[in-house]
Amino acid sequence: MTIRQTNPPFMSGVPELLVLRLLARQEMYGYELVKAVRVVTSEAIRLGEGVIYPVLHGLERNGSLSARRKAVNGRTRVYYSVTPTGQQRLDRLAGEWERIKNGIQSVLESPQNA
Amino acid sequence: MTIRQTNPPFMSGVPELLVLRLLARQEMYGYELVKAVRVVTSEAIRLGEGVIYPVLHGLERNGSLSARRKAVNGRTRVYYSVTPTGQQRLDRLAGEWERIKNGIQSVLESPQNA
DNA sequence: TAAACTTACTTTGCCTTTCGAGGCATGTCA
DNA sequence: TGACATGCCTCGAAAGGCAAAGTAAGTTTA
Repeated sequence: MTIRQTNPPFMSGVPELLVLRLLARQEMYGYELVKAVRVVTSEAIRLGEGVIYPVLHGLERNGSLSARRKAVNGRTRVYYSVTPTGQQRLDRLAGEWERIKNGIQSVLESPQNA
Repeated sequence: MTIRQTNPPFMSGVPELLVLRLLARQEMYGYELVKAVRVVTSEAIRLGEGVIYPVLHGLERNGSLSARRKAVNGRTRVYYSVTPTGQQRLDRLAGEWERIKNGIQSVLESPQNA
């Protein structure tokens, strides 16, 4: 029984990139991130909690984020910030995005027929 | 039994966009498209046949592409070209891509801390 | 004060897209 | 003859992303 190994889809990991980038700017908690993504992208991108929280947990697990709990108004918030490892990951993802974006752009800008 | 309806992932449909855009430039066949994507994107994006062919079939099925078979060197090539319907779809996808891209860009350009 | 909404975190289960790999057939080059 | 390129097609799996719902506590409103 051999395990079939597939690469992740070439456009994936953008939510991760966005989360890392926002957290590099400023420490935030999950629910805040959900709203920040909508606001900063002018509603162009809306990531629900079903996306954000799993991403946060994954990034924390692999050492890209560190978390600290903080009680505010009787509620608990989990604030995340980017570790040095996370900064490396952010740099790498940003570079990949740049390549992909430029690739797509060069297709879109290719001269049209008609 | 209720059917759960999920939206497509927000970044999806890029292969479709690329295929439509390349075919709007010039009639092509599947195998040629596989290589064209790699070349035009300078290897940044590599879509295999397992991606390209299903996309072509889907686009043909919904009227975005028309196909004509042509025998060359004893082999059969299926050339695809973009229909008016396909042009509309291309315009729509290009617009969506623009919005998403700008959204991501505005996150990436947000001022950094540190 | 009850209803309704917001904040805040978490998880489940599904669906779609994408992916690698393989199969088939012909042609060319060494 | 073997290896490699052309050209088409499809299967099975993985992962990523998604809506929805559950929990719980605070706030607003009627």
